[in-house]
Amino acid sequence: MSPTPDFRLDDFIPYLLSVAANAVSDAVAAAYRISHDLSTPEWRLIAVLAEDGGLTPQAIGRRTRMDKVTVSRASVSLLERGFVRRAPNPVDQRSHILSLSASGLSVYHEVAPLALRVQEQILEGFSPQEIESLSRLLVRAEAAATVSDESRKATR
Amino acid sequence: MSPTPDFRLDDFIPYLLSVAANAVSDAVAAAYRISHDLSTPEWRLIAVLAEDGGLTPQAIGRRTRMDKVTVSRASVSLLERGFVRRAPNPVDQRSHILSLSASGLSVYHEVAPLALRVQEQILEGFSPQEIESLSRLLVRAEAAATVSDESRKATR
DNA sequence: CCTATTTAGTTTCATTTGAAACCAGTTTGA
DNA sequence: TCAAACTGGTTTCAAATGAAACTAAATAGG
Repeated sequence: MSPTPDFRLDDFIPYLLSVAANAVSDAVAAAYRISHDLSTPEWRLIAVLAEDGGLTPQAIGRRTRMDKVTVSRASVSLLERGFVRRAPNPVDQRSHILSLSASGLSVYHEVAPLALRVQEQILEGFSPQEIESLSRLLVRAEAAATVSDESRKATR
Repeated sequence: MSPTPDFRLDDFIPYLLSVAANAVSDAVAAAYRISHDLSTPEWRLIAVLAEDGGLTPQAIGRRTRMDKVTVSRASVSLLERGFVRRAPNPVDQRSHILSLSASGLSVYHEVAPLALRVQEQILEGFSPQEIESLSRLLVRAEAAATVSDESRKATR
């Protein structure tokens, strides 16, 4: 009997996930970049502020799974371009509240349909049930991998 | 009517994919790293050589979806550690054939079960059909995203 | 209170990544 | 047959990423 009876790279979920995520990400990131020169973190930040209103950097990080360094840099860049404003956080002076400016909101309204269109294009051959199923499986996989990994390093 | 009726970050497949892939990748990469200080590209290279035998860097790149720069670096690192050997490529002097050494093969036999175990741990709550379904959906998404994106840049 | 510890966010630094330039060998076609 | 164009692989450079150090404010415990 072989010592590793059943390892096949092509069936290895972490590999398939990584390859699929990269391909999809490249395609969709091109849309943000071309339309408003936004990076993925910048786009996530805009999207989450549009959905949830003003948030602290910390809350943004929790919500979008982004590192605090990534959030910090994305917000600086959006601040400089006037897409985002910051207001003091009354309950904590170390922090602040980020929110979309009018131009930030209009960027959101321009880019969101674009992002959806790229997604649709990629998922063209997928039935609604398949899309639903993919979403749920991804969320579960993420949750499972996160708990399995959080032993290794402190909570973000 | 709202200008962007249905964009929700939490339902955006590229976002879910990216987050899930990162979480899973972090967990599984820790296994390679701890056991033999292998990076993900290095592990992919070992795995594919174990499965397919000697290959040129180009073939490895096609097979594993890795950039030629990434393949080059991974092979240098594995060469230095004696896990991989290179032989001249009789049909093309610019190229060469990479293959696993005995110690490279034994690394494979050690790490493969480990990788499988991490995968199992993550997919613990998944039924076989769910795993199968996830695999197929990921492969299809990757394929769709790749064609949708290849217009933008030349073939690798 | 007031010091010690913790926490939010930024900055700095090292690592990873891939695009572009590069080198050497191969193919094309005049 | 030999120059031009092309291709496989490496090197160099710039951008992205995140860990660790840092700063300033908040909280805990005496």
